[in-house]
Amino acid sequence: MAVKKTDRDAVMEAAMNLFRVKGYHHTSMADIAEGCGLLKGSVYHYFSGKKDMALAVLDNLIEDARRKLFAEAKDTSVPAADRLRTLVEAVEGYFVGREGGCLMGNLALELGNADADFANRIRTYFNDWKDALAVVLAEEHGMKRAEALAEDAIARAQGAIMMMGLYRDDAVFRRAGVDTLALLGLGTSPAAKAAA
Amino acid sequence: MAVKKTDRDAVMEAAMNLFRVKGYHHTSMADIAEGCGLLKGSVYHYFSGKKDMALAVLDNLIEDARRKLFAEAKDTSVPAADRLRTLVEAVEGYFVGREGGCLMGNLALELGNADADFANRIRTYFNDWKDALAVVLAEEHGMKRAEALAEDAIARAQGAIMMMGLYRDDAVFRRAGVDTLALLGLGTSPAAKAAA
Amino acid sequence: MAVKKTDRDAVMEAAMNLFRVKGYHHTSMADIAEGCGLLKGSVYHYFSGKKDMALAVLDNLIEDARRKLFAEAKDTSVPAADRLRTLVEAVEGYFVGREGGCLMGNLALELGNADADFANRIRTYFNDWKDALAVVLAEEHGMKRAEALAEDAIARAQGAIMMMGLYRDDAVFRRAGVDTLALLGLGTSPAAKAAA
Amino acid sequence: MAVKKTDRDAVMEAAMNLFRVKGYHHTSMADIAEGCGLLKGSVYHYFSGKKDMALAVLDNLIEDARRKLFAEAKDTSVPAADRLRTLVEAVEGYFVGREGGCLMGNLALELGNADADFANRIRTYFNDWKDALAVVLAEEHGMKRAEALAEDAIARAQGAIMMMGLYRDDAVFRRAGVDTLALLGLGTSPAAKAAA
DNA sequence: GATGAATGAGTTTTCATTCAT
DNA sequence: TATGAATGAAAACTCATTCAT
Repeated sequence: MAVKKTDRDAVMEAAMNLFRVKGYHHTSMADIAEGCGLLKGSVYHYFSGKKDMALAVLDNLIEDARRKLFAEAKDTSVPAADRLRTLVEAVEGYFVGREGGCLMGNLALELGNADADFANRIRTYFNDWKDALAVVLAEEHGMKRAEALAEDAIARAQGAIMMMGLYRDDAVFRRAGVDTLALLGLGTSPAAKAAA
Repeated sequence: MAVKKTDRDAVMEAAMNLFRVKGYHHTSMADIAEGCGLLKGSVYHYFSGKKDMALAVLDNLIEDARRKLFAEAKDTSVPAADRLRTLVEAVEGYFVGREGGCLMGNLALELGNADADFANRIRTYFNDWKDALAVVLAEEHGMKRAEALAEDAIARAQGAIMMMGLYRDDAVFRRAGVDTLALLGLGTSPAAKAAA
Repeated sequence: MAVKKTDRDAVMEAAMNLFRVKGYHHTSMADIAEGCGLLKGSVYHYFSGKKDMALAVLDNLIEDARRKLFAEAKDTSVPAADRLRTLVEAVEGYFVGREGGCLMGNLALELGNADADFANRIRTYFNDWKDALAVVLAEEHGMKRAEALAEDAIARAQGAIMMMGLYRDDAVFRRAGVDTLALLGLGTSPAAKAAA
Repeated sequence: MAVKKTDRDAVMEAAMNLFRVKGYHHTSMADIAEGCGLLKGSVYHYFSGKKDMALAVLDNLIEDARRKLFAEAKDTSVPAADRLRTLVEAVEGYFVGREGGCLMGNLALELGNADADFANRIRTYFNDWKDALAVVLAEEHGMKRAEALAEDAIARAQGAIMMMGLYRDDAVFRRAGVDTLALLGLGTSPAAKAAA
């Protein structure tokens, strides 16, 4: 099933991991090349420059999140409660233990103020996340309030991811998930309880 | 009232503002020098290097926050509700409209993973914040739960500050304050309502 | 005969000559780059920094001396007297007229006290020299005394190299060679006499 | 008896010790100021610059050596053997255990090739030494040969001082003294024997 | 496509020196 | 005299990018 990974994909994956852990400026093209087994010059066969590559990484990440994290939230054939649980658990699974936390959040602070191309992508990512969460919460809370609740939940998750990196402890992040589930009156799942 | 600013303080203030807005790596010593009216080399009269200066800035910020943001929260002669309102409003006043948001949060994401000297200071700052908030919430919620609530509120505030920078909109951040006040059953103050 | 010089070797050769003539601190990376036809930044393609390069130069010099100056001294199929003459003449040929004298000796004085990485290499060089000389003298003088005589001869040669640079006169250095030959009862060779 | 030490003398003494141990380029004006309890700017009240100060240090050292090391060698009312012993012991006492070895020798290599003002002073120092030694040896060996012997002995002493710094062992240097005494048929003094 | 040598602009840092107080 | 803040030139080092092979 696994799609054949091209060299271009390998570059992006190395870049994504390095950007997330070391930051954009602190990651050199040489780091990226080494991270995917190419030599410095070769990276330029796939991307016209560092920024171009970073933007491709963000586009990729946006697509990936849409497919893996947010897609199911919009499937109205599934009960909202189930979709919320799926979404929260997907987000948890994605971020817990992921060194460096959330690339989008990190870049929001490192580059968001300085560069519109980055800021646009980062906003797109958070908008997607908000839309997914809002659509699930809308049935019970109405769209307007659901959007506010979604924004609040995402803000809290992002702050919690930061603290998870700082304290090497995922308790704050997990409580954020629990409270998000509670927005539809859901308790913690048995699986999550077992893990906790 | 304003204490006379030494030149060293002027360097630190320029550095603090630049670090917050442009990030650590993206701010050059030349930027800092220009920001306080010195030439590149002159900054080294006050600090042995960029990192040394950044750590002094963080130490300064920690002290400042203790005095201006967190100190009153521990004055038990004042009712907890008043102290909570004071704290939340101080935090709001500090961060709303402050370009670049929260230096500690930004550095946590840009450097926290990479450098223990920075990470220690950043943790100290957040611990101070947590302690201040927890002590106010402890009367009503008990210390254990108050600490968790404090962590959650700070995470949410940090995430909201990030989003405030990204969306140029402080609504998420203000709701975080409102919900924090609600932890002691407080409604929004007239002043805050007017601003909202 | 000449082995093809790699670019890395060209950098090292330029560095070696400059270090010997101008000293370590007084030689800039720009000097070295210019000395081998590169630009400043390009040198870092081959060496991670100035010290790294200098150590590589010393390692190179140690190897070179082993091969060109000291190797034959240990060939016991040749009479000790011939080996001594070969060694003394090789050393003379190496240092006479060589601007800057002996890189190892110079660095011993400029850096030896300050940096263990340099000091270790410099000691290795002088140990090699001592071993070569001692092994030749041992037959006649016994190992213990041969080692002392070797140390004394090397000390005198080093001091003489310094004075040769200071006075632009190689007489002191040449007498050091003559007296070393006399340790095995050898007179000066016709070639050396002609040169003197 | 001790002449009152002026600030100017204190600067020179600090500079001399630092130059000897760390070298000229590696010693900063700030180091020197700190070494004599002044502040950076104040040093310039006594010397117009670093080089000016260094030359004054060398002049001072030359005078000092004339008085303390070489003066007695020229007192023809004393037997040559006694004068030689005095000279050798004075030199030994001066250099053994003196961290950094011989300032003149060090600067000969660090600066002698590059700067005539330094080179002239360094040559003066070695000429004084040579004259002192030659005058003592002349009675027995004739002036011509005495001068050569003196040069050889000084070269050996300088090389031995370098090796003393490198190996932290004064054996080579002490043997140089013994062999110098032997030039007048002198054995090692009881005092020196006891120390050995 | 792949390589890696070379570039050159930019960054941090050092430090002898000047000068207003 | 003494200070120490400020300077400015030079040094070490980084790194995205180019390009001949």
